[in-house]
Amino acid sequence: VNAQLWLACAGSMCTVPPVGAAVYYFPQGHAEQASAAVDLPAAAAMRLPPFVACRVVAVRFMAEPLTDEVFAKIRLVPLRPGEPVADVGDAAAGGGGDDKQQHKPASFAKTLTQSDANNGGGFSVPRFCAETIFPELDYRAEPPVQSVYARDVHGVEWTFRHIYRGTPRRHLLTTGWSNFVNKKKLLAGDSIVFLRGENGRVHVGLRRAKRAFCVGGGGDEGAASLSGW
Amino acid sequence: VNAQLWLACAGSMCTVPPVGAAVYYFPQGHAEQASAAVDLPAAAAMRLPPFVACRVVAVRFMAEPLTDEVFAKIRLVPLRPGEPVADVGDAAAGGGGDDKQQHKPASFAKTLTQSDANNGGGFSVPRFCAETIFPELDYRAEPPVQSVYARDVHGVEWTFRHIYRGTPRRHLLTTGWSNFVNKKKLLAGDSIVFLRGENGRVHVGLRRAKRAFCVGGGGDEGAASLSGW
DNA sequence: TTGTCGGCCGATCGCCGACAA
DNA sequence: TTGTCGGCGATCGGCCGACAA
Repeated sequence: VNAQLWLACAGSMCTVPPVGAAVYYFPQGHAEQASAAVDLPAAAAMRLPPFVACRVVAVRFMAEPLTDEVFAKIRLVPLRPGEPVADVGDAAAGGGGDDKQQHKPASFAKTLTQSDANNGGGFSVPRFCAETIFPELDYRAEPPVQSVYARDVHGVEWTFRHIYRGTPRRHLLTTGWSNFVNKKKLLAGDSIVFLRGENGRVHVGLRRAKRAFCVGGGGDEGAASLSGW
Repeated sequence: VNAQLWLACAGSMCTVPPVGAAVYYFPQGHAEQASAAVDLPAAAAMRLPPFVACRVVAVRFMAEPLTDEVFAKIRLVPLRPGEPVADVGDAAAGGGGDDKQQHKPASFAKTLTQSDANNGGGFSVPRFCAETIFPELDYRAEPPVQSVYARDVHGVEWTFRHIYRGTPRRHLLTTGWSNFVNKKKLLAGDSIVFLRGENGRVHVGLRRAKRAFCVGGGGDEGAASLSGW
């Protein structure tokens, strides 16, 4: 999975420790977030420490195949008794400030409105997104139109018709958008992330809304997913 | 699952031994039909007998939730050494002839044509099926029309518009048929079974064609299913 | 600047009788 | 008797500008 798109989908509230960082592992918190209920025997729970000092030895950025939701697998090794609690390796350099980190690419997130998700297959593109993320439009044409090709977290390419029209003028995605909404099963309230990669390539990611629960309407099969950041 | 619909879906080529019947179990044949490849160690295979005399102690009629394909779970217990190889209980009564069996209900199976499966959402009902399985039509009306309600193996009810029209006149299912084909993912070559239950209630079952393999066209998810009798 | 609405046009769905096998 | 076809009317998807928040 493209690391930059992963970070944009996860959002700025989410930080992932680098390999070598010293962290604390909270078994209680981990158990509470597990999808299956973890029921530790009372005796074991009594002996369980509230947190464990660990070192990050591996990080893998991943995404759910069906829902596109992003998550990370972080491998931890407990610090040995007496081992100093300090970052090592790459993590030691940027102590707090992440200015040494690679350049952050331009990205834009928008929460889908009713019109974006339900109505006649169109998506209102905020001006900022159209001007900084999408390829430059030729405004001399009447109306200005182009095709935008965007890859999702799995590397699958989607095509959208990007047009600048209406009075007053505004940017819209028309042809291709409806298909994307249906295939990804997007609803109003979900968010979409556009990102301009290094070589100008456009990427598209999702951030699904937290819902009360997956209220299956029709008899269609669908994977319920409870996620949150 | 309704036992009569189950039998109609399985077809007349399929017989299921009753509880108490003495049967032979063929491990080799069972292994060859298993969905996962069964690879017995050579040593074990050498010692395995070609067949085992057993008694049927339980039979369960079942159907796949997604594909509606029917199958049976038959519980076998090996005969003890010296135990006579003969049917006991219910199975002993009808030695060969099944005339003691309960009355067989009227049923009809038809293989779907291209027109049934692909074209404008209609199904050509053979006259015999319309006259013996469906509720009696009021031919005084112009045109004669009624709604037919049919339950599938899971007990789900489907509604079809049954009309007698055209020149020459013929029986057709129109409204509701297209939806059924799509939901059940039926294709030309698959068969449909209509059955008239005891109280006149109509039941509908499926018999899917053996295909070369499930050639997934679109990006849609679908459960591949290899079945045969 | 952009969310929602009604209009409208074209594509598709699905019901129909005509024919022929 | 019934499988396939072309016709055609109703419905729906989806692109559009108008307007207002």
